[in-house]
Amino acid sequence: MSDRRAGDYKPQEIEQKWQQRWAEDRLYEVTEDDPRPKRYELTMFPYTSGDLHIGHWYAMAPSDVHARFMRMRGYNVLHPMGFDAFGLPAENAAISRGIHPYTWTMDNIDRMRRQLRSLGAIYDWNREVITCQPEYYRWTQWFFLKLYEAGLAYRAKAPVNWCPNCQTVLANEQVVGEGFCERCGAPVSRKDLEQWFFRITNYSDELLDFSKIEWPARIETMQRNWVGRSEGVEIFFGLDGGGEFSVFTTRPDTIYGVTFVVFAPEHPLVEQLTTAGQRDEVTRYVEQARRQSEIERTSTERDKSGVFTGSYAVNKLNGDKVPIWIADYVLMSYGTGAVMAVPAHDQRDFEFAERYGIPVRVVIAPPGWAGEDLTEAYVEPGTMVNSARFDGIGSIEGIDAVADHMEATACGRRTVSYRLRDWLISRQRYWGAPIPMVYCDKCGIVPVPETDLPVLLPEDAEFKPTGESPLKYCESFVNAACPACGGPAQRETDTMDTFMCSSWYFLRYASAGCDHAAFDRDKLKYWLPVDQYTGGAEHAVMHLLYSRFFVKALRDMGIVDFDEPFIRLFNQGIIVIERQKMSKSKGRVVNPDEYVAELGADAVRAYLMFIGPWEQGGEWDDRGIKGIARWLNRVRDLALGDYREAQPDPAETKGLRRLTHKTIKKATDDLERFHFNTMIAAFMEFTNHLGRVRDEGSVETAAWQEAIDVLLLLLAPTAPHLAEELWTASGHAYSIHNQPFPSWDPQLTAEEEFTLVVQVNGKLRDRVTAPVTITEEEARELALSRERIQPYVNDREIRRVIYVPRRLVNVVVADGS
RNA sequence: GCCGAGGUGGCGGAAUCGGUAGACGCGACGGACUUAAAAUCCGUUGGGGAGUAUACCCAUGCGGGUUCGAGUCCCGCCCUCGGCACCA
Repeated sequence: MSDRRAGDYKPQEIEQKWQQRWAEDRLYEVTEDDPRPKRYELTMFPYTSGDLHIGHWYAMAPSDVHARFMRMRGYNVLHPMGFDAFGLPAENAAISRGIHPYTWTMDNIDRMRRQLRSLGAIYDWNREVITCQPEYYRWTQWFFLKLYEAGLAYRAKAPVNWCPNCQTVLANEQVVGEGFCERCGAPVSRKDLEQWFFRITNYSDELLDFSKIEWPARIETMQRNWVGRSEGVEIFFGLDGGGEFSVFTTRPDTIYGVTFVVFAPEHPLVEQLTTAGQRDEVTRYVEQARRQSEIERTSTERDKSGVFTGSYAVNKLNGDKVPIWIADYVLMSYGTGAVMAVPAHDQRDFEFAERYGIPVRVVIAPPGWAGEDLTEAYVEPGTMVNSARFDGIGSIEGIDAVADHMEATACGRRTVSYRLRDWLISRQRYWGAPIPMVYCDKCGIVPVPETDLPVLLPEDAEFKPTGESPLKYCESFVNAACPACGGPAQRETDTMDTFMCSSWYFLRYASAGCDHAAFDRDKLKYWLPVDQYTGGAEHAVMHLLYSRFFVKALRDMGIVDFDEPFIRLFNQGIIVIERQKMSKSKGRVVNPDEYVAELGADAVRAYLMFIGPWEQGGEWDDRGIKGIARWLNRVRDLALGDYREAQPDPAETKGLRRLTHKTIKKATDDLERFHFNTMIAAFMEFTNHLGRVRDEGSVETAAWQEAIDVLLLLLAPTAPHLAEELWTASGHAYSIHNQPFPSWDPQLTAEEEFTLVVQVNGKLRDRVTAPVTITEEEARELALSRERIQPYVNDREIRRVIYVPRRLVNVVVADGS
């Protein structure tokens, strides 16, 4: 034993040594003139919120393992890293601690970069990108100009959270409880501001097309629901006092059941529709509605509320005059901001009508309906009744029949509505890329010429909580010459949403540092699109949808020539402590550094992969990592210790070779599917077997040597330092990371025997070893001849015998009674 | 509330296509080594009942269903987590 354990495994020494060597040899730097096929493996870049915690490692380590696996499989792998560096937390830190956001952010980056280096990943640091640096945000601004030129950027009024006490715009995160300011506790209101939008809705239909990408079904479903396409009819209603408005509905077949109409409280017509007698009540209601969040407003759980405006709408199909109400469950941002209410066939409308005593008129008869009152809305298909000329038609056909009639009589038109809204990118903040626009009294809105980019953030801005971008009070920034006429003008003082920065960072990695353009076109053509993207599922809709939009818009401008940014996607779960997400503010963070110092990065990497399915995340429990450290020590003992062949047994030798090749296959399959936890378990079974074999000396030396070499090669992506150390220490040439990933021999993995399960009525009653060549006939006979099943079969009638090849025989007998 | 995912031993989890439930690891217990401890190694470890056996019964959030057979499929419920457009 002692010769095998020459000393303790000291990860601190070997990890530093190899990291240094790899860096000196530029082992992981990649170029575009490489003969191997390219492979772009991207991990979502971290936000620069402070030190890396174990959750970051959970995102980075397994994706590095996958990238290393692809590298060993012969690809020229780009696996870059960078930092998402603009955003609210830096500004908050600046206000609370008096540190400039740039300083705070760059200090964080320095620490995070050092931590990331200790991970031992194959990042090519020459390609690092940092979104808050002028060399980067210059191009973020350039993309804004391109979108503006393409007609995809426009200005419109939109509400922001507003604290009247602090005179400040609040992020949703800063609104606590049921609408109170995080700082002062005052009730938060909404305030309309002129802001910039991108027309992502121009791409609604294309964003629903996933045919060019291989994404998890659930992410596609979430995006599909987020875009929320529905086909329906825009119906025109008359106003009693003259005029017209429209509603959107997917159920034109229920038009004769309309007994009221509901407007969103912020609908522009509300002001003019409100009669003098209703004004106070309406005003009060509008104010309270503006304090509610959309989640509260659209909750189907709470009681519906609303107020009558005093005005009436005219249903053009039957001339009915119906009251116009306002209610907060109707949102201005969906459809036309007004709905026709059909209480008999919509549950929200039903509850509303019940509460306010509005009539319920059944127009779709449920099967067997005899005219009785409904106790809830009937939303299923039925037969049209009380619907004039449409009576008797099935409601499904009725949808088209009514729509046709409306189009023929100009009462409505077929249309498609989307839940997706245009992307609001204006932020009334300092720490973001300035929007490169100038407002001139003479020339109006004028884009900053490309040659004048970047519009630099002034370093001396003050962070007064004024409610507006601190840039507004920075005269040297605001005052500018109009690019068109040269006269006095003011700069736009809002900055861009940080999702803008992260919508194109993956393009920048292809030629980071390129100073004449956002990217080098040839290099982009070589690397893009991303072959494999990994990151948290929390980005399922926003970031991933924005990036898709961005690429499609750039494609239409001829800037890129592909349709989708990320061909394959994998979302890992989150790592939790005591079932809760890691949170810096709540002091619930695990810092990987101490574990790296004590047990090594390899142990942390392997443990994170072993905790559970990567897709689902898991609980960090530092007792578990000891098991991994013990296992890595055993691997070391196996690789460095002597093997003494005692009495080689051909069956044992064959068995070891079979396990060796089965483990290669298992590792390959699992790596392809990101099933890291079962891969590590298979490695452990392999090493457990090797330990037994070593103690017995029961296999031929060549088989032993093959097994050890395979073990190290399979381990190289997971534990890159230890694998390199053991590879070179056992006499192989540096570097293991330039070796091909092993392949398995299907003949060697083939089993000769299997366990045939014998069931009676589906219950396990016996097991018997059988050759894999057994025929169905033989298997049935073997099963029926087993003594152990006799008491269950007895003299009962055998009704069926089910045979599942290489698994089981199930004898189905009649009931005992 | 809406959209999406999940619920299996004391714990993390395995079971890839409807076919042996609990792989692998942690923890716990027992043993070896040691003056002792740590480390390491060996063994046991879902529950019941039973008493030494390849036996039996129960068991994958709860209640139903489909099937020769359900952790896996269907229906209804409960609970937990992610997102909900200004955290990123």
